[in-house]
Amino acid sequence: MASPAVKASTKKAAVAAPRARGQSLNQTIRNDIEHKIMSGEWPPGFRLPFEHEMMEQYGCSRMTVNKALSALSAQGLIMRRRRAGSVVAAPSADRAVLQIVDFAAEAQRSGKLYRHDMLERRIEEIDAATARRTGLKPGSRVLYAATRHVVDGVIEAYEERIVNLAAVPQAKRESFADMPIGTWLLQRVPWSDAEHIIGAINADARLARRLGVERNAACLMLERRTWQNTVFLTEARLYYPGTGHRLIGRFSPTGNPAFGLATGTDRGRS
Amino acid sequence: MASPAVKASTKKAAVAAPRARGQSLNQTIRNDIEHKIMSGEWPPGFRLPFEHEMMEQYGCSRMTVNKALSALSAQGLIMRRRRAGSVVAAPSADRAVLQIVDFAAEAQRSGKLYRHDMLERRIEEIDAATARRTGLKPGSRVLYAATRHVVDGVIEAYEERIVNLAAVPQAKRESFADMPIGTWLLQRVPWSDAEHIIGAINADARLARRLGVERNAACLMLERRTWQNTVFLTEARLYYPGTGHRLIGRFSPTGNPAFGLATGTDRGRS
DNA sequence: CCCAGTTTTTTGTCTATACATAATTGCAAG
DNA sequence: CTTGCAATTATGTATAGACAAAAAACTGGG
Repeated sequence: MASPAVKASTKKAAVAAPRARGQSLNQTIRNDIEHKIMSGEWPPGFRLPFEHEMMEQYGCSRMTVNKALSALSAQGLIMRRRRAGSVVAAPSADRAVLQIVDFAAEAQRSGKLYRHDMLERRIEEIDAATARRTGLKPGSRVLYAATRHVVDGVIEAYEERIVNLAAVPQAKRESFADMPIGTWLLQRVPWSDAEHIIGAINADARLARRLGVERNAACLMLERRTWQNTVFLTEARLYYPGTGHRLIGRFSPTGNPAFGLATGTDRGRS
Repeated sequence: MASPAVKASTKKAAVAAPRARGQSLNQTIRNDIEHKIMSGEWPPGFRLPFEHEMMEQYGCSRMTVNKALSALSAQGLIMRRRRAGSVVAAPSADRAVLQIVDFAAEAQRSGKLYRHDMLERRIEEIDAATARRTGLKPGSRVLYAATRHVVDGVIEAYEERIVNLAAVPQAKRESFADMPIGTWLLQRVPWSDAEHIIGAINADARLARRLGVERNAACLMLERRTWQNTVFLTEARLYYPGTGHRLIGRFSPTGNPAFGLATGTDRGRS
C-alpha cells in the first residue's frame, strides 16, 4: 500500500505513471523495468535511464528509484557501476536452477494422500565407505533408516538415510511413525551446507523389490548430504523409478520459480 | 568505504561495533545476523531484536537497519511481520537448488579440453509429439541437431536439440562447427522461461552407440525447454552415462552456491 | 468467558539532504 | 599522440523525520 506518504510535497506531481493498487512505488518501478527487460524491449547491454531521470518520470525521490534499482541489481537482472550507470545484465545459463521438492509438502499442496512406510530402522556403527564420504570418524554411531514414500497408493520413491547421532541425539528416541525422517530433521535441525548428486543406476534385486520396478530398470538417484558448519548431519539417498516419475522444474532468469513433481506421462507446460 | 557520512551527528557514538574494512554498515549488520543464523545461535523461529534495538546497538538510523533486514527478508533468511517483528525463517527443502552446468564453460574453467561432434543436422517439419510438448503448430519448420560433448577424450553427454526456426531464423545459416549449438543460442537469444525435466532411462541401441555405453545401461536424461515470452525457442535433451558422471551441486540456504560437474568416482566434499 | 472496538507497537515506505566514491571525460603539459 | 591531473557525474551510503498499515494487546460490555 503506502499512498504518497508525505503531506503536500509532491511539488512536481509530474506525469506520475498510474500505479497498480496495493503496491509500493519502488515495487512499481521494479516491475516496470523487469517487464521491459523480460519482454526484450530493453535487451542485454541496454543502458537504462539514470536515477535522476527516473525520479522525474515517476515524480519521486532518488532514494525510491535507488531502492528499486538496487533490488534488481541484487536479483542479478541489471548491473550497476558508478558514473557509468545501470545496464541490463546478460542472461546466464548458470542461473538456470532446479529445485528439489519435499514429498509430504508437495503431496499436501496438491491434495494427494501421502503415506510413508518405515522398512528399516537401526542404530549401528558407520561403515568405512560412508565414513569417507561424510567425513565422520570410523566407529561413529549413526541411525540407518530405509523409508518408502507412497503418494495416492503409488510408490514415488525409496529412501535410505544415515543420520549422525552425535549431531542429532534426539533421533535415537524417535520412531518416525508419524512423520518421515526427512521432514522431522528439517523442522528441527538447521543446516548450513548441502551437496546434491544426481545420477542414474540400474536397479539391483533389492532396489527393484522395494521400488516396485523390474530388475535392471533405470532409476533416478538423488543423493543429498547436509552439514551444519562442518559437522555432518545426514545423508539421504532417494531412488525414483526412471519412468513415469520425473523431477521437474520451471523457472525464469529472475529466479522466482514455480515447481512441482511430475507424475505419469509427459505433458506440455501446464 | 562509507565512513559515517554526516558531519557530527553521531551523538550517541554508542558502542559502534567494530566494522570490517571496506564494508558498508548495512552490510555489516547483514553479515552479523547471517552469521548468527547460520551458526545456529539464532535458530529457526527465533525473534530477532527490533529495528529500534539494533539502531541503538549499532548507533545508526533505522533506515540502515531496515535496509539490512529487508535484504535478509528478500533473501528468504528471515520473515518479517508488522507489529510481530522479524523471526528466523525455517530452512526449507524448497530452497535446495541444483544448478545446471554448461559444458564448454565448465571445461574451460577447469582447464580441460572440450570438443563437440556434430552427428546430425537437418531442417525438417516438427513431428506431432514434439509439437504438443512445445506448443508449436504442426508443420512448423525446426532445426534438428544431434551433438556429442567430449571432455578430455571422454564422452560426457549426447544431446538432441530442436530449435524453432520461426523464432531463431539465423540458425538456418549456421553450421555449429566452432561452437556447440547450446552456447550459440545462449549468446544470441534471451529467454524468459524454462522448464527442466530430469529422469532416468535405459539406453536403447542407438543411444548406447552414441554415448558409448552398454545397451540397457541406466542413463540420466535432462530435458530443457526454453521460451521467450510464450514463444517457444528450443528443446534440448541431454543424456549422460549414469555411472561415472553425475550432476552435482553444493549450496547453502543463503543461496550462493558453488558448482561443478563431477566426473569419475564419488568423492567426499571437494 | 467471549467478542467487539480501541490503543499501541512495529515494520513499510517515502522525502529531502549530505557526503563518499568510482569512473569517465576533458584539458593541458610533455 | 600520449600521459597525468582535475573536473564532472552517477551511484553508494547514511541521516532524521513523517505518515501508513498491520497486527498484537488491551479494554469493556454482554
